[in-house]
Amino acid sequence: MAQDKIAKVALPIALNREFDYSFGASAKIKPGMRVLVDFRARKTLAVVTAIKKESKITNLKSVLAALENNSSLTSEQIRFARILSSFYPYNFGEFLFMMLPSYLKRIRNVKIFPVGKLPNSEKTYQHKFMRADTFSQRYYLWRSQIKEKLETGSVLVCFPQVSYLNEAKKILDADFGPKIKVMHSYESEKDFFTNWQGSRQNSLILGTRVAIFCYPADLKMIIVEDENNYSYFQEEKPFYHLLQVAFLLSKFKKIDLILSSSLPALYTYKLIRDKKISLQEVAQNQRQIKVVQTQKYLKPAIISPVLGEILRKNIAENKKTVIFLNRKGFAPRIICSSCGQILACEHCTMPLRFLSQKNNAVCPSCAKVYQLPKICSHCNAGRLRLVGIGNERLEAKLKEIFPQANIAAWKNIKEQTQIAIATREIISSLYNPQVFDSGIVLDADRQMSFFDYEAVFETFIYLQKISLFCKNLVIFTHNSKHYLFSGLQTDWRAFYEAELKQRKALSLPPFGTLIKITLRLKDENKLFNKVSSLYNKLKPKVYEIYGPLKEHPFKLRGKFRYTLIIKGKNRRQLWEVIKDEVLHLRVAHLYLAIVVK
DNA sequence: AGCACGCCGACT
DNA sequence: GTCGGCGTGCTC
Repeated sequence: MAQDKIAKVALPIALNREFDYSFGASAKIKPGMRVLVDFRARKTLAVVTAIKKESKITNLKSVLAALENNSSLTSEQIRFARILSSFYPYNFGEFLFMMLPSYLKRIRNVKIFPVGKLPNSEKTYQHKFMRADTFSQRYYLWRSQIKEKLETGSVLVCFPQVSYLNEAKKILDADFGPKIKVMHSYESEKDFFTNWQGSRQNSLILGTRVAIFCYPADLKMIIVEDENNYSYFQEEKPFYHLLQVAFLLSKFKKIDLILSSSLPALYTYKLIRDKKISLQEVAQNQRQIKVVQTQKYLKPAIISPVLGEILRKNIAENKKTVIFLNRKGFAPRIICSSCGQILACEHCTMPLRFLSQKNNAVCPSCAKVYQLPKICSHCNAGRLRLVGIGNERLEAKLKEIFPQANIAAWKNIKEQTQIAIATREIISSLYNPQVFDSGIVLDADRQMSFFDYEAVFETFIYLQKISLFCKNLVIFTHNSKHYLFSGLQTDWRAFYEAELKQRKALSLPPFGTLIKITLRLKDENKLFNKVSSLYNKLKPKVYEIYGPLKEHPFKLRGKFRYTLIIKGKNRRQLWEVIKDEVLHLRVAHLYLAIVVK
């Protein structure tokens, strides 16, 4: 008589435990398989993580059904999910279910194609950084390696954004057309699933950051294109950074990892400097960057005489100009001229932004749209004043001053456009180098003075990237002596060294670990009490802790937010110390966000 | 995570 | 009295 066997399963809930279910020995249930189980009197989707003969639990319920003929996850992926959950403060089950295409996260029967024989794993693997100004140049650096790896397995190329991926695909199609599979979250569930099935063996996968969790068993190499791009950080649970996951996966599978960009992320640079990864480089294109000292701090968008003169000259010589001002809409603030009230969002502590094209106001945080009253609804007397300069107002002002010129916002740009107005969004698109004769940056100061230790570095990357669009770049700043600007004039390494020196002095990443814990709750006082008590509990356990700090915006979508920042040397050790206090913090309607850098 | 259970203050 | 908010424990 056949004995029953036990399946250990993980469930798609934020619970750091697995559960045992029995099944008849004749049932074809294997690790990595999706099954249906009865959990708390509900039919629930579960993934089998192991098969065993015995369980400590008596009165086991039995597996209701297998939902597929072959396992959709490999045993290796199950092990990788465990590694991820030891590295990040999130549960094994959550990472495991991230590895499933959304189509498979529902209770449905599916046919899964079996995976054939896998290639032997390599004995050695390497991490490389490849630097060149443009995507085409970088592609030529790693193209032959894709070709080589595709002979025995699959290759994953990650892109920061779907638009970038689609542009790049046009170039890669010529070389690898039939082997290419695209995977990103903008696709329908069904399409993503179909592509995922097709990509499980011997494919060139082009994907956004989600694709790394759905990697095929025969993956031979990961390439991260534009590796310094900020979109690689996921700002939602589980707050991972694609580069970290790519490093973990490369070490786990012993496969090559190529990081590719116009300039390395700071963490990558430290690895290059410490000789942990190799550098291959194409010399930088010639470019001219000029820094202009301005008089009035934080008023960079006013068309100064210098700026007016540059534009007049460019128009006269029929040269193309792009102006960068990272502020959408017409005006960032709406103020009552009588009582001084600043119009703010109902759900966020955020001033409303006025949009002239739509003739309404919008909250920059939660995107709620408001129709504006004729007079101030606070004092019922004053008229509303539009304060500050956004892209729409800049465009209107320029059209006023240069009525003969062809001026357009970036999204309406045409062949004959002489002056384009752009935000930083364009740096995540694939571009043709030096399409503009002249580039002008109006709000470098605002970007580099954000309350964030990464602000200066991010601004440097931003300025370097936009300088690739233009034959020459002019930056207006109140702070022209800052090391950021001297760094733009010399070899890029000089700036990286200066930045590392600063980080080291303050033991900030990449020289230490930083854990940011954010608590969100509707009730402000209660939240403050909770965050304070957490602070007091953590304080004696750690060396450095700061807070509670108000997040910006303090109130977002109806919830107040406080943050604690904890600094330490060793990531895993620091997390072990604070883990219990943080994860056992269970308060009704309280939301936790934990970011580890 | 969700859901039940049980403790305690508020109120027709 | 009993309604309901919220901390606690449990799920194979």
